[in-house]
Amino acid sequence: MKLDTILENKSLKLTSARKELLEILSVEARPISFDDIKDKITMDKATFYRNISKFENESIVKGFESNDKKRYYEIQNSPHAHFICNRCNYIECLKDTSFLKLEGHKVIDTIFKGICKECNQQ
Amino acid sequence: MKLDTILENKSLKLTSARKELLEILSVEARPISFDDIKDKITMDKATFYRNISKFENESIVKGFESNDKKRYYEIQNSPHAHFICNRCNYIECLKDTSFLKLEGHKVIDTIFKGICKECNQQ
DNA sequence: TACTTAATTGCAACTTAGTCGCATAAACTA
DNA sequence: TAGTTTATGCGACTAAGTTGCAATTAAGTA
Repeated sequence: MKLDTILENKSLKLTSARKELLEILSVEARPISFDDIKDKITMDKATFYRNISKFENESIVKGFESNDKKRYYEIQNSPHAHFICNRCNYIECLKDTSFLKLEGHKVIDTIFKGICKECNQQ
Repeated sequence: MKLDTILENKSLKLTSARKELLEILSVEARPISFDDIKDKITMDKATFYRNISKFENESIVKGFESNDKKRYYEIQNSPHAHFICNRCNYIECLKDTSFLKLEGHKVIDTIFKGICKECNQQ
């Protein structure tokens, strides 16, 4: 995974904050909020949000709101849908969502909400 | 549509604020945020949120987050999915979503995000 | 390598959706 | 209609996210 390749031609400088962010996002490989990683990172929250926002504009990262009033971000590798549990708030990545189509709409993201397997068994 | 029937057996008193809220929710018949109706209603925002929250617990109302950091609420008549436009933020109600099933999950709500027909044509 | 400039950062102050505590008021019950 | 419980309004608060600004840093150029 080449950071400078990701950022090249995007008119985004390769700063240490951006390296750190992209590193975390690609290691996690699942949606994270600022709150999830604020203890691991050294950058200010303003820097986090400004960079995440640029990454979103450049389609490097995709973000969406969860149930907990927080926004979650994820590296945009293979597009996939998400399942958010209303009880435990865990966000699960779903593969194979090619069956999700809607006439007349350009669907970019699909979010299912409900009760996950684990919570359902309790 | 009988308000007292809706609230009966829920240990919720039929107050004027609740009448007002249920009235608006059933007239609109589409998702609304506090911001959408704050000028039409006489109740305080604390009252709005407290009642909406109770309605959610009693499955009278269903809520979800949109793109704009606001939570939207809707009377829970016939369950249906939603499409949120990333550009204009309009929330469209979708019928016929019987094709939406997921193994091992109890799906309660489905949200599609993308670009709506109107924005796509511009 | 030093110089220049535009982009980026940290900080603090701000914004705003939503929550909470408390005193008052309105529903329900006997 | 008196008494109990629940709901309401108000103001203060919380927390996610944003913004302005001065200081810093990346990256191109000589």
